[in-house]
Amino acid sequence: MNDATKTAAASGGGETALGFRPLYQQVRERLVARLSDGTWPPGLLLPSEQQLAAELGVSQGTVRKALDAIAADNLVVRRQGRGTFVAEPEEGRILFQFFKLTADDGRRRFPQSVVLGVAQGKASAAERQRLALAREAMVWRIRRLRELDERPMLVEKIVLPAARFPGLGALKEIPNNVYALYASAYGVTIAHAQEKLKAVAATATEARRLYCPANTPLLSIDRLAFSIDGTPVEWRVSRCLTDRYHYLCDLK
Amino acid sequence: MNDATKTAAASGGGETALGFRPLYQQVRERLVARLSDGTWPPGLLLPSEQQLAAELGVSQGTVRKALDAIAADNLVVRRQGRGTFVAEPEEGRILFQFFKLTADDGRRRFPQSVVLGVAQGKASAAERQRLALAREAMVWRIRRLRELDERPMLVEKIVLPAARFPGLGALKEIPNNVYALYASAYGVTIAHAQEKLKAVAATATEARRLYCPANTPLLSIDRLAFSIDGTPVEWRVSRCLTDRYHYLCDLK
DNA sequence: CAGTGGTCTAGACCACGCC
DNA sequence: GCGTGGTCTAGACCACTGG
Repeated sequence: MNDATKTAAASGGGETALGFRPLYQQVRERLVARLSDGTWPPGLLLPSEQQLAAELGVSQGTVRKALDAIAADNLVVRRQGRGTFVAEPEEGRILFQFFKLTADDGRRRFPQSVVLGVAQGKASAAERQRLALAREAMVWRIRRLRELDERPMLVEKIVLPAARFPGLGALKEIPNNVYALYASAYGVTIAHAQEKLKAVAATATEARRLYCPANTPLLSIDRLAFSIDGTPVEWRVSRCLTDRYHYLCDLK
Repeated sequence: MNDATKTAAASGGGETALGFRPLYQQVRERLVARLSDGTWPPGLLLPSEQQLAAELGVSQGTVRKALDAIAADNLVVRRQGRGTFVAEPEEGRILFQFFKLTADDGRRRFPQSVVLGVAQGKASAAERQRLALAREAMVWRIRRLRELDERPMLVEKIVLPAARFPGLGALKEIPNNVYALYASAYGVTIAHAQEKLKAVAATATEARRLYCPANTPLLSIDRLAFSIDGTPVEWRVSRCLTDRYHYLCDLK
């Protein structure tokens, strides 16, 4: 990042009033791009702040501010005395970032999964809308039953754009942690998600799979998950028994 | 904050390995204390960073880092060119910090409240446990019906330690935004909360009040709210119709 | 125009992890 | 002992607000 670039950026290239973007934001974007395009895979030790600062032509403080912001998004993990590492979806901390169900006794554990089916099909209008797909786009649909202590906990449907996950149906197994699969097999890192919760009555099918009476109140979790680059990647609807579990949410 | 204090703090007063706490954390605590004890009431314009730095005997950068952390907790609002203000619970942004229910069309509105009853009583075991109260402690219990567009949305029970809210039952009216009441009448600022969600079936009483059939699935929101000083202040259980609304949660 | 918070820099020192 | 990120400082300049 030479002086001309910096000046153009700092002054907005002549549109001072509107186009101003801080240097550390630009640095942040350049670093996130390397995380997004696979240059820096999960687990990698990043260059030190000094090295990055020299390479990008900014001060260490600016690189630091960019890295702090990236760390706040859980894309990177900073360890004093060791360095800055690309976050791994297998880590417990990252694991529970998107799994908010907790046993009533407070213990957080990750359920096992039983895949009920994987199929490809033409995206419905709702699926196209949620995943920002074009007409005629194809999607994968995965149905799973998830259980804890041999006891069914929830059923869910996962919808993925087929274009972004080629050959997914041919895999011999869909692993329990699909976000780790997205990252390792397709280079897709889930950065954040939005969940919409409702209380619904169990359908006959759901009741059968969850071994509960029909019309049992279930917690419906409608999740849209986004990649690092900001595009929607996964639409998931889970229906959960909440007799022994609850959805835990911290409001800060 | 003189040099002796700084040294003692920075080196942990002889227990370097365990007792280290950054200067900006100490500054943060001193500033939060003024927010907590009423020295700086909601809406107030704080002294400038330079003034605070001079007063506390640290650099402006350290004050800035402390204020940034406080702003991240929504206790303070920073406005470039104007100054730093104590957050007001009446502001829309703060209002929806603790109200996550959203209409299915995406519009976020705040419901009206109808108070069904206010009573004082001896805290139950569950109430004592949640609110960290001693035996024989008294609590206020408020029951409310909340509606949007003349249509019932939820029923809720609010439990408050009587010691912290003297004379609450004698108020001629419980306002819709109780967190603003806590702040203005009792100097209690709610800083954060934890919510546990479950799906439950409406009881006969709930069904009557919400004009829904008995056993309708309701979203149960069990909230424990904490004051700036970290003590539990309010226990609230809400039961919500989710046919037209959902609980919106962003996972970052 | 003055004052505020926001950005950027440069350098010093500290806590931590590993060798 | 060395290199890392973490803290703290000091100073310069920028963007925004209001008078």
